[in-house]
Amino acid sequence: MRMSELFLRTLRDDPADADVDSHRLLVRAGYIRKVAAGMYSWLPLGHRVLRKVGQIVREEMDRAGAQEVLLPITQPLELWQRSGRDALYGPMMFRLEDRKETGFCLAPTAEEVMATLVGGEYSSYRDLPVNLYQIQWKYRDELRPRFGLLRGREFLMKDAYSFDTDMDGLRASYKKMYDAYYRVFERCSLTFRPVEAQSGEIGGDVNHEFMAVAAVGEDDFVWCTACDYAANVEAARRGHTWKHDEVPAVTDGSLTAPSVASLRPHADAPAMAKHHTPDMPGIAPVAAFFEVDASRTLKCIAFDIDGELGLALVPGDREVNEHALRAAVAPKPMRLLTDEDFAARRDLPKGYIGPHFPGASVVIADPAVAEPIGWITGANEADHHVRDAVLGRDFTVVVWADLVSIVSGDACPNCGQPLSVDRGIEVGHVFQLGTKYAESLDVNYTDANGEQHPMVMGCYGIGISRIVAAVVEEFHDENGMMWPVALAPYDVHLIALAGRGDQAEKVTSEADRLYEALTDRGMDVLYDDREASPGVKFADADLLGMPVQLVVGAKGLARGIVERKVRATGERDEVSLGDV
RNA sequence: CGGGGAGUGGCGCAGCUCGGUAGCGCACCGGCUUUGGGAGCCGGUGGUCGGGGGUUCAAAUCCCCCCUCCCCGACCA
Repeated sequence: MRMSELFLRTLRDDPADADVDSHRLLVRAGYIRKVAAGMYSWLPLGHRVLRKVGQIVREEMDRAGAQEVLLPITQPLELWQRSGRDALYGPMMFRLEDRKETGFCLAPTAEEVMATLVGGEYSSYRDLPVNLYQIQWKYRDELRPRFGLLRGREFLMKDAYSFDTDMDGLRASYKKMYDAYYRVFERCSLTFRPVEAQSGEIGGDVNHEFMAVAAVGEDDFVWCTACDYAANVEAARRGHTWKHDEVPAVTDGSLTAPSVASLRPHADAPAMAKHHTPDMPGIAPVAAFFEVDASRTLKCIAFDIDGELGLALVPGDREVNEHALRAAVAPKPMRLLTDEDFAARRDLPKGYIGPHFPGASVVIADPAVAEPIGWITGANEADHHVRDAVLGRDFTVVVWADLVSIVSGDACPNCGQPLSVDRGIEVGHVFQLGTKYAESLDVNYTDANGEQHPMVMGCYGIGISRIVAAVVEEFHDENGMMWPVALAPYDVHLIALAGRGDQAEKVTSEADRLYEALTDRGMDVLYDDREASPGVKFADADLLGMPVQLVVGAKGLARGIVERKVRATGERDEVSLGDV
């Protein structure tokens, strides 16, 4: 493609409404243009990337045995009323009416239409399994569209739907999709991890999110840089790396007897001593007062467990993972005490509670609390803390459970290497739906005995347009984008520095020749044949981000070479004209 | 939804406090010069200042209503 003919206008200034790098660069480089909040036009360069991502997804879906179809964007509201998701999505759906005032929506997803389609064609166990997918625009009227392509109201999504006769079949279909997703994100060069996730509005049981590591992600997740371990922050657990032989067995949630017998009090700890600490209800000032690290203080979080008072203990530099606490005391209901609770209970000195609080019926602690030190903690009396509170002597623990929220550097439960807590962009999500939709939409099959059963469904989504942004987030620098070869709009950016000197004609004809030769060789070449200054061409080439730049100039031609620069690494070398 | 900020040629901004009929940079068009990291000079095109209403001789500017867009968003004792 000759740039003199390409529909492209790059911007020198960052667009005022773009904050994140991918949005900023995609707009500046003329890949996309905003039409409305969360809605973008794809210009030629951007469209080529979008198509390449789509093609990779298509290849992997086909390879996994799924078949491509194309459903309408506009769907009858009646289907959504039947599945019960009309109310669930509520204002999230773009709604419209036809001239007869029949309700429609712009598809936020397509379980209903797809299930209805399959149910209408197939009715026998002999027909199953089947897996259909489409690459189609989806519409969600987000409360707050943001970050450009990362959370748009219109986005391109690959959605696949599997139909099986039973759960075993579903699990097999699920596994195929899961593996295909792995390959898709690998081919897109993303740093990603599959994470077991909570199921949201879509329902169903098992599901995994594929998270691309990125600072601008909207969800925190924990992942191991050394192995495949990954989890969302609520579900994440750490490996037990503390070195003390006193560490008790972790009971994993059930309320069991304390195993403190094996615990040894801190050998040198003097008796617990009370100190006057006025106006220090938080960890930081207390640690400063006693001149210790916050990890030497003991944080006591009060919670209500089935009407009784519980205390959760973690080191002062850690935070309690509320989900982990809830899981540890399940099935009993648990909630953290609120300011109102503290206001209502005068006996609870907020900020000065210690693990030996007499009214606590359950004391649950993170294994880190087993470290044999004298803790600094609340004195159960306003404006007072104690030091040298020793486990087994001054307080006891009823339940041991992993309670702390994971932070970067904690040990991986699989391999012991450091975990990393990062933000992630959800680029894919796979669900085992079960029979939920088949039942509400009456999508059944007949088994070998002539009996009717609902089909067992799975659904699988990939954010195609979101991947484009996620890849830019991972692959860019201050000058622009750096496309992986698999997704770059063009393989090579050929730059002709013709100027108007004596050599102009020679440079132009040589660049033309190279353009033809490379194109004939099957390469996609973006050829900067514009009458622009060298600076403009170099800056645009870096901004647009093709993997390789080839520079044809009078200087090089005199020596029979063109210069080559690898965009991502900045490496430069020379290529002899005879070789091209 | 709550809080904060912003709408002025295609893009980025100034002008608004103190009303007087719109300006700068980039981009675009023409000319001359220039050509290895966003060139220089000269001359141009393009905006009913988000929309509606009001005040006034006069409104981008003051007042009222509406729309759009951007950013942030409970709690760790």
